[in-house]
Amino acid sequence: MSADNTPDIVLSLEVDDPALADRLAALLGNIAGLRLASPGEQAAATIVARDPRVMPDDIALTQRELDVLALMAEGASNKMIARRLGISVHTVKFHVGSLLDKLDATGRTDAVAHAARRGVIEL
Amino acid sequence: MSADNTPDIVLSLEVDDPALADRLAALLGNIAGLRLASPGEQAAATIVARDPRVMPDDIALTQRELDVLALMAEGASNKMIARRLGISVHTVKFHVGSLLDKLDATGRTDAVAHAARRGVIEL
DNA sequence: TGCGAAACTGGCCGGGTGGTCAGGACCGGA
DNA sequence: TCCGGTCCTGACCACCCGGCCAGTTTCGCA
Repeated sequence: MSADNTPDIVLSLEVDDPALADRLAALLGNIAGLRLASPGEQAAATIVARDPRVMPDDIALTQRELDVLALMAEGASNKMIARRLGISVHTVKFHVGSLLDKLDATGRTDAVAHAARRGVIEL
Repeated sequence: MSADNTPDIVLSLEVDDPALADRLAALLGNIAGLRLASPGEQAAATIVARDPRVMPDDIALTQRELDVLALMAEGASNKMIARRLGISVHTVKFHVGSLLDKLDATGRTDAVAHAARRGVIEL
C-alpha cells in the first residue's frame, strides 16, 4: 500500500515474450502505487502482449473445413453440422478430424479456441 | 529513448474506467524505459481492464466457474480440469453445467465461444 | 438460529465425440 | 496415365459429455 490511503493498483502480466515480461516486471516492480499480482490474485488491469503468430500460410484449411469450423464455433454438434451442410455425420467427423490435426487441437473446443486466436475465425 | 541504447517499451492503455486509466497514466508517465503509446502508435504491450461492472450484471460467474471456464478454453477435458483443480470429475461437471446454464450455451465449445464474445475470457 | 449460496461428491445413462479401419468419386498436375 | 488432394461415406469402439437423481460441508447474511 502507498503512503496515502489509496490501495495499490494491482497489475497482472500476460506477456508471451519472456524477455519483454522480465523487463516489464523489473520496471514495474517497485513503483509506488503499483503492484504486480501474485499468482492467482485478482488484478485491476492486465498487461497483455501476444505474439502475432504466423498463420494463413502455415495453416491451409479447405473451404469445407472452414464451413465445418464456423458451425463448430456456433456450438453445433456433428449431427447439426451434417444436417446444415447436407452431408453425413461420418463426413463431418472426417473434416473435424482434419481440423484437429491441422490446428493441433485436442478437441473441438480447443480447435475453435486455436482458430479464434489465430484469426482464422471471428467469434 | 532511455539513457542506454535500449528503446523504451511502448504501452497502450485500454482501460474502461476513466479514473483507473488516469491513475495508471500518471503512474506510468514518467518511468525510465517505459513510454505510453501515442494515439494509433503500435505498442509492445497493452494494459487491459474490462469494466467490472458491465459484466456481473449480465452474467455473474463464481470464481470456481471462472477457473473451470479458463481451463475449458484451453481445451481441457473434464478429467484434466478435475486433476488441475484438485477436485472430482463430478464437481467439474457440476460447474460446467452451471456455466452452460448461465452462458446459455448448448455445449462446452459454445460456452467458450459465448464467454469469449462477451469478454468474460480472453483467448 | 435458520436459510440460502457456493462448492463439492456420488451414481446412472443416453447420446456425442474422436480415433481407426475401410472404401469410392472427382479433379488437376506431373 | 498415374498420383495426390479433396470430399464423401460406412462401420466399429472406447471414451467423454451433459443431464438427471441424490447427498454433504462451509460460509455469510438476515
